Amino acid sequence: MEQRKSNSAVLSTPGHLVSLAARAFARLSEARLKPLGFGIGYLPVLVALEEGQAETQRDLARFAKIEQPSMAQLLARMERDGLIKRTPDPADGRSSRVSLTDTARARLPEACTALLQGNGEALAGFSDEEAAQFIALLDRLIENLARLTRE
Amino acid sequence: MEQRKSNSAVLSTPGHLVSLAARAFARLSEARLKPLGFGIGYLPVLVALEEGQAETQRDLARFAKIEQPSMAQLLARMERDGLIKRTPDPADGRSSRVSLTDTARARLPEACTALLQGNGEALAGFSDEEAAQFIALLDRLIENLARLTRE
DNA sequence: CTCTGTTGTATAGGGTGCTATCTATCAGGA
DNA sequence: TCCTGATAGATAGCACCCTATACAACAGAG
Repeated sequence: MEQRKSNSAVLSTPGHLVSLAARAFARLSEARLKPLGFGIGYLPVLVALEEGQAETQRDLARFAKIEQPSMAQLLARMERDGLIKRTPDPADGRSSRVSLTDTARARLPEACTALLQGNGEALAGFSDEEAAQFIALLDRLIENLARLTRE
Repeated sequence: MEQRKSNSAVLSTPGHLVSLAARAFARLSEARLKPLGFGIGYLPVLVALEEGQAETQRDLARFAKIEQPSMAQLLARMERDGLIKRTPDPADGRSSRVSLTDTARARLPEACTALLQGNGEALAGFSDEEAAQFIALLDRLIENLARLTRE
């Protein structure tokens, strides 16, 4: 009886709930971005490039908080979709500079708007305070998890 | 200037933060479950079977809130890993009954303990109230997202 | 009993992420 | 200059999730 309780309890943990929320969010966002030809994973890259926060694959990976091989694949998809281009770095034969195409730059604002709107709908019924606290708690959770990973 | 702000804002939304948290949680949980030979996706299936909440692939998919093809793949991995077995349903030639192996049953409690402990560490610094509110907000978010998906 | 619509699974193909490993280039010291 | 360790990317292989589609078994109408 007691064991039974502890088994099913794992499905009510923040870990599992966060995973459910992330999948649901991804589905919603993906549906809204599809008409623009963007995938949900593209956004951190688009933002980083648009704002000049990163230019190499390595820096983009750091910015987006994903591993380098994941970024390599992501950039391959984005290049295939005509959203970025790469130019060899004259100073370092191993590296290329990544930049946005005009198409990507043109569609980015609309994509951001769509995502912000989706977030607004997902937070329906949340007061401003609740939304703010939710974000604050998420930030603390992420920080804890980052610390646990470093150990 | 204003556009610049709205572009980077998408990376501070609940949607993106929840995704970061989910990935970090998954990494942590996966590391802790690996010694037991479990993947993070296995848990809902293990729990459902242990508690008799589902027995067919379709019901397992519903319980775990994933699509049927995802469940088919998941069950294939679990079968490969010796955690479940399938027996044809005598009453319905399309379907099989899924059940846990003794190995799976024996290791499940330890897996749950590991996950609960990981959750505890991830919530370090959270008061009981904060943890409870976080879960409550997550539940509401998930409910909103489910509603949006149905539409 | 046959025909048709429904339902349970399987398969194909893709997105997003990971670890492990390889290669090529770079940079600095012997 | 030459070796060596560090670094940038590429590649292989896997987990986990998705949509779209195909197929076979079922169930009910006629």
